[in-house]
Amino acid sequence: MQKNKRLRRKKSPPISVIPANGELSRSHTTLKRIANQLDVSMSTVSRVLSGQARSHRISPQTEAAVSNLARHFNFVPNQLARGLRLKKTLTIGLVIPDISNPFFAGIAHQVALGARQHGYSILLCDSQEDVELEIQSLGLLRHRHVDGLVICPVGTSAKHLVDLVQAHLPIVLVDRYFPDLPLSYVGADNLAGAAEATNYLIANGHRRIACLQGIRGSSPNEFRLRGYREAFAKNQLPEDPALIVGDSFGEQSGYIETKLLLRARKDVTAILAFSNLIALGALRALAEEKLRIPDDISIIAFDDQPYAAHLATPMTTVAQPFSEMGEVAVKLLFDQIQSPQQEPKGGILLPTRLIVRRSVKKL
Amino acid sequence: MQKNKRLRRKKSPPISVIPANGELSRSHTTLKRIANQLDVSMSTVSRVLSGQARSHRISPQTEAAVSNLARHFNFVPNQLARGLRLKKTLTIGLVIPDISNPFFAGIAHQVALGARQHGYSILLCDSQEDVELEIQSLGLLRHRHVDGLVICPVGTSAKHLVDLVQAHLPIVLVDRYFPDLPLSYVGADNLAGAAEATNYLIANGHRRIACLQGIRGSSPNEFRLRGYREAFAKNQLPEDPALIVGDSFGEQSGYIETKLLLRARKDVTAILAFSNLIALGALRALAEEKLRIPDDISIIAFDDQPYAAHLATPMTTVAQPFSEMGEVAVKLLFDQIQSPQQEPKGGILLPTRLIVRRSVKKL
DNA sequence: TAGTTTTGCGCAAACCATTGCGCTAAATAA
DNA sequence: TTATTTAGCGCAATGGTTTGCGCAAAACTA
Repeated sequence: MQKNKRLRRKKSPPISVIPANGELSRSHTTLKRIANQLDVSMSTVSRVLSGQARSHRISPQTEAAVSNLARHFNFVPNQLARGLRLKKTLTIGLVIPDISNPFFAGIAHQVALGARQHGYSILLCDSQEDVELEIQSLGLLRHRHVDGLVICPVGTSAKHLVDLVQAHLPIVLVDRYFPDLPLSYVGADNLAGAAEATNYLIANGHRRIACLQGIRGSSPNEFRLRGYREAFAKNQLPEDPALIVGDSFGEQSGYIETKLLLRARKDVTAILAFSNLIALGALRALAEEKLRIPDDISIIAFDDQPYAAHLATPMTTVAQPFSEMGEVAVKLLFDQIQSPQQEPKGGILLPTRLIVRRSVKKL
Repeated sequence: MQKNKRLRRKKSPPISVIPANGELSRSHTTLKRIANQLDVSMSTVSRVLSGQARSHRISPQTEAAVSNLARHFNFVPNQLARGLRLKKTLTIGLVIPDISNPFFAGIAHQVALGARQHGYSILLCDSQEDVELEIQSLGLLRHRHVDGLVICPVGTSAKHLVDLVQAHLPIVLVDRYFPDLPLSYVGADNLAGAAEATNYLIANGHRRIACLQGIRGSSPNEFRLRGYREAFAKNQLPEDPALIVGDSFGEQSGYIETKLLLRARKDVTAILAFSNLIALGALRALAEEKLRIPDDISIIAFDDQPYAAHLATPMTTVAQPFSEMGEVAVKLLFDQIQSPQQEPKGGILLPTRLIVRRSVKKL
């Protein structure tokens, strides 16, 4: 082949030596094909197409010929080969506990937009709220050589993140985080949000406020719990540990815990639900028990969703800025990708917003 | 290097010739590193690790040594190199109009699960309901050499899908499809669903039923519209074209069209909304106009969501089996991936389910 | 004419795993 | 002892792109 090229170059092209190759084959176009077609080296093609024609003193004719043919073939370099050579895949990994949860979906949406703007693609992993799957996903993403990771971690431990950090892989944690690891993080100010909601309930005369938790030990849960407690402390009120129940962010948990609670403690006057799904579960339980909101019991839920205003009783919520969270996550990640040696910026807490509707009664 | 190996092999190992390499380097482990360490060829390592030790008559000792060291290094082959060589990336592309829409998020969730079970990863593209972005996404996925595609297409034309089909890339269309292309497809039986809902309204005495459409020309919209019309025809009732309005599946559209409609046509007694977001918009408009459901106006919406039962008036909905749609999509795709020459199975329509709650009044 | 600079581009390695073909040495058969 | 088999594994090409180094020819200088 190399000889053929030389021959064709020095002497005049005899009968076409490379018949099939010369054709407008509909199979995949490669650098090599263009190079052969034009009788230049692959390096030249590569350089022209990456805009390095000038700095490598490639003649305008050659440059034009190459870029024309490339355009004609609609050539785009094979991203696998490129990634292999460059050690850069223009891909980020996105690990999410449950993409069908609108909160996470909102974050994912924003991350997808941001990634596209930077010319990156995203590899999506749904960890199903399972640490094992999360670990597996991270391994997978690593071996696919992603350039960075956006993770909404599920576990209460960060052991499996340590290698990644040591491998200097850019990482941003979203929603949940681990204080002992020096990682970039963006989340909502859960402590302030929960405190504001609890204060609001207390200001409305509520004292026996049930707290429907999510996953214990997860940072959003712990901070919300602290906010709840601090509100009691600040108002010099005693808290009742028996009213703090639940251990999942799902709808089932909200339903079951509410059922149990209503049976044990008829004196509860308000509920603080740590997620929108928990709140939905609680609503189902309350409906079954024929309790009306807010007349019989008041409720505030984390996560504002489009439907919140249209519920039987429009729901007072603690809105988390999930779009901004996604945006900031992307920003933090590309900060790291673009200047690798820099230390991560640490955590960013975005303010929550208490949206008052009609699910809280003044006692 | 090659010489060193030979030397070390024939004679006894002198002073370690490859000091840094021999170390438990924390940088990335490769086939080569393992091969060097053990003084075997890369082929041997590759064969052992891909379970071909027996068929290549590799001695049990060698096999054990290789797999031990591989385990020790926690070796996983570089997926980029693998993909390049094998022309198979174990990756599928997922193109979705809006991942923050719970309907699509539900599909994505299921696709993600299915893909993982098959050992595949997914590259997610959010096309933002924009044909241009969809085209761009497809190009991108193609150059990343995905092994298959799951697409919820946005446009009313399928031009940009033709090359992909000709390239014999396995494709499954979800939710929307194009009759003129021989592609696998899974969706809801929109015609029957809309007809059932409309019939239900008619049976309850409604005659002037507004139809809040989504994107015109998209297949779900057209089939729902046909269902709506056929219901009128079957009941030998005249339909009123002025009551068919809207052109987007979003909340805004539902709000605006409802506002306009209420102004123009006070005689409308029921609304059929072609998506949950449209319905939410309609609810907002109705609330502003102080119209009560179902006393002043009845409504049925496509898409059943967890909150539907807890709305001010629990909403009667046409439930689409989005989980099953995702599952079937994955199945159809892997059918194609695993037996490529086979013709696609064509379309599969899953039945919808009318969930009767209390948003329709008997006139 | 000989020497120097500039122009214009090519060679081949590197990235990493996979695989068809084939080689060597030991074991067995004749 | 020679011929044949077989166990055990290696060589080198393949896939596509990028890039450091360097070469050959043309242009220019002396």
